[in-house]
Amino acid sequence: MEIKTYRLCTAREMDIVKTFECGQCFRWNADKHGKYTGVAGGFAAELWEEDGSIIISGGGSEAFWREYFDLDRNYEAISSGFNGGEYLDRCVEFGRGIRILRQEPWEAMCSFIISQCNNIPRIKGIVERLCNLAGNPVYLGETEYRSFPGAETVAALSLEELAVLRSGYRARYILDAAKSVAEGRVDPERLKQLDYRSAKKELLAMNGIGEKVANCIVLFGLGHLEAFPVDTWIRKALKEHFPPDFNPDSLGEYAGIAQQYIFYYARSTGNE
DNA sequence: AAACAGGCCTAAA
DNA sequence: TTTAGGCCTGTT
Repeated sequence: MEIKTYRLCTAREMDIVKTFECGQCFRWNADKHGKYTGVAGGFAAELWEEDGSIIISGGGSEAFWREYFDLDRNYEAISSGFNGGEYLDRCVEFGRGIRILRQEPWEAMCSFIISQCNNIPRIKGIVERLCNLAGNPVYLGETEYRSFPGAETVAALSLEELAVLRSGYRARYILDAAKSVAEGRVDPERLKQLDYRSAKKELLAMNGIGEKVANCIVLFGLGHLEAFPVDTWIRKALKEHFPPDFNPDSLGEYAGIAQQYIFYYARSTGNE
């Protein structure tokens, strides 16, 4: 695979630590120097910050990565339009530089099914074992990584084979979802064409996908930025820092971005 | 040791 | 329509 190295954007446009550590993705990992490596769209890449710029080195086109990192959207302008009060302003300030990744629909579906009632280190472990089990090799120079396995590949596995993931009761949901996709009952790519409500409705009909997971899939996998997933952290933040009658929908078409700022801030400050 | 972790499903009111 | 209990596994 051809490796290209170039300046992707400014460090001000995207903070790679916040973007990769804010809990939206599970396949980007840093080495001890802060260089992140991950696989998306079948391409492996490394990203690091250097003199105020974000440098990327890997496969895939620049257009692909600009789309993946949502670089053609003005997060500053969007954030300044939020009307969520002083606490949200603090979250925005704290999370400045986060970008909502445009992850692949099937990967997002599978990953967020795994995420339910789970913690991030364990989610990452399960996803990594799934990729090692069923993904295809992807090379970056001499180093081998694994792509996220296609639904057809996962659907061909048995529950017994999936046991190595240690994903517990979620294995059945993973397999059900993979079969739904592989057999054409659900087409994750087609869901991208639907509006937020229609896409979510289809997802809610699937086994193992409820309100929260469906919202994560449409937000992180289908690019519907109005989705506002409410998990335990967000629920706690809403209760403690927003008016009792506050409705997240009032944040508008980019509510999902606000959600990620709140989630990141709540998780960063609530753990210590 | 008991409780909890980015929930969901089913059964029962 | 809302609520309780169960569910795999790992960590604290």
